[in-house]
Amino acid sequence: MCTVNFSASTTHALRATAWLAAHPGEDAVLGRDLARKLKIPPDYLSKVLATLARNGVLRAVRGAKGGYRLARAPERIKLAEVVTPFEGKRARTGCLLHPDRPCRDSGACSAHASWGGVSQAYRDFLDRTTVADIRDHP
Amino acid sequence: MCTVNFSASTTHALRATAWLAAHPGEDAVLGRDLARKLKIPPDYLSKVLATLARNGVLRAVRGAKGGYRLARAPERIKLAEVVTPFEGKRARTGCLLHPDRPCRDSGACSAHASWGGVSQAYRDFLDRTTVADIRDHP
DNA sequence: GTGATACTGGATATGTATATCCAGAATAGA
DNA sequence: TCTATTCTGGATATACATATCCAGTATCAC
Repeated sequence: MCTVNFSASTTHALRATAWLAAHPGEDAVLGRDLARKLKIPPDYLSKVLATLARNGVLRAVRGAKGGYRLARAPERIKLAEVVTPFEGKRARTGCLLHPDRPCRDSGACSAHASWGGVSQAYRDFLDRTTVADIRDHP
Repeated sequence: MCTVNFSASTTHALRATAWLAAHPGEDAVLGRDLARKLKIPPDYLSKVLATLARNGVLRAVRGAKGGYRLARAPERIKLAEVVTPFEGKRARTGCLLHPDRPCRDSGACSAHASWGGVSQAYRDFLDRTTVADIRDHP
């Protein structure tokens, strides 16, 4: 798959939640408005937003005066919650050479520790950063 | 795309080079033997090995007594050389929310530094670890 | 209730990664 | 040179991520 960056769906999800956190207000935000602001294909973003709503990150309201808003205060939404629904099957946090197997410390190669450090830094980032932390991104 | 792990092609490449480093010898190793040892589809692995040969990581010899061997001593082959040919287009080491843009420190969000740390740890790993370091992986 | 609105979900299209098959080219050995 | 052998490259197939379209359903305002 890849280096340390995210799929298009995951990036859309991060940008949408960051934008909602940066623009608080009493009204819900329309999916198509969000798509226009973020320059994301509206029909594709709608799928992403629906997934976030199903997973409790957003609250979706249908009908007139409807739209999306964050389910909680942005300080209380970890990036892990935003990312996980889209990284599901790929999230194999296993060994470097055997992503399907759990990592065992015993009998490891000499790169085991340094690779584990990279992997751990990534998980810590998702677990300690909240949507409020990415709110002010340009 | 993904969490901190690699595509199937990249993982195959890492495992193949690690195996070659772990089994030094005067003879070249046949592609189909490598595939059998590593339990990788032979026809797919052959494409991966050809790419590694094109990029100077392996030396390929055709015909009788042919096969593959490492182009240099495993201590002198960085993992970055093995990984880069397969991560080419994905290797966008940009911002968290804008992978296409270079990361600017000015005007960054509060998560900028911690994300940059994760990204840097990943690049350092690929640049400082060699094939010799993953040779003894089970 | 009625109608307008906006999210939801299914069907479909495209691109890329993964995987397979096979003919062709290059090499070693006789 | 001839032949067996092995890598190389093109064509093709499958799965999944990305992207689009549209009918259905839930909600608000009147």
